[in-house]
Amino acid sequence: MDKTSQCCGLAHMQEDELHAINEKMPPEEQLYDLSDFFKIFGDSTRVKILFVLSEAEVCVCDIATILDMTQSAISHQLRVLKANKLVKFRRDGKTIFYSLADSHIQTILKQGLEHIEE
Amino acid sequence: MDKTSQCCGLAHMQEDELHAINEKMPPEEQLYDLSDFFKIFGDSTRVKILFVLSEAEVCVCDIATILDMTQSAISHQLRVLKANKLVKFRRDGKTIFYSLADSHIQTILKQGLEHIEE
DNA sequence: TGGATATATGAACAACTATTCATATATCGA
DNA sequence: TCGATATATGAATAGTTGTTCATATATCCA
Repeated sequence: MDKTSQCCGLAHMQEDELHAINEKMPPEEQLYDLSDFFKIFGDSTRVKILFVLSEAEVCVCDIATILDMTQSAISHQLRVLKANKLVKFRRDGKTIFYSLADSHIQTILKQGLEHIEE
Repeated sequence: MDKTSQCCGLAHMQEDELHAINEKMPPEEQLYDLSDFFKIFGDSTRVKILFVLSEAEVCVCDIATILDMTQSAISHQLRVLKANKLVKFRRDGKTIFYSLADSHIQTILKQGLEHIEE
């Protein structure tokens, strides 16, 4: 005991302390899931889409119009949002309407906005 | 008036409705800041570092030891976290101790964890 | 002052990702 | 069924980013 970490000779932290921190960390897989989750919000196009959908249920082409982007670009990003269950959709004839999967999404966005406004 | 959006011939949404959504959207710059903010949490190494620092004030080499990564890789990521004011640091001799900038960070992480645990 | 150590950083590279372009699929109306 | 339209998708490309390697900077101690 009283073994220090290997990196620095100084006893900043004992080995059992380092171990204790490791114990308290969420499991590896959860950490990956978490960063993957935040990654989705890490693209401005997707964030814009989410804000549009927080206002109304909107079809793909209307999103493209509002954001002044191509239908293809929007569709690709909607696929990401869909795959990660952030949005849901409903078909009405040729049109597909998208909306937020749940209110949780808005909470996350709001929380983020609050942070950057400091 | 009664003009429909240009994309689809159907009147899914009138032009003034599209305009109204645009009005309610946060300003362009804020949307970029927001996605940039989430982007920081979108890397597992950075998320891991933040979790380590949520447990204790730790020096660079101890973080590297805990996460089993090179000192350089950790240092590069700490630079990102530092530049974005997510962590603060204090020098003690040769050693530099890092800690979370504020408790807000833990809230964000916790919120994210809660979401993916559903 | 010189050697050892903790951290930082620049360049290079590999991996990833967002958009574009072309095209496919699905639905509607005639 | 055929043409028109809304959406989806595959391939290609350009831009971004995380890690590594080599090295620089800063501090301590002898």
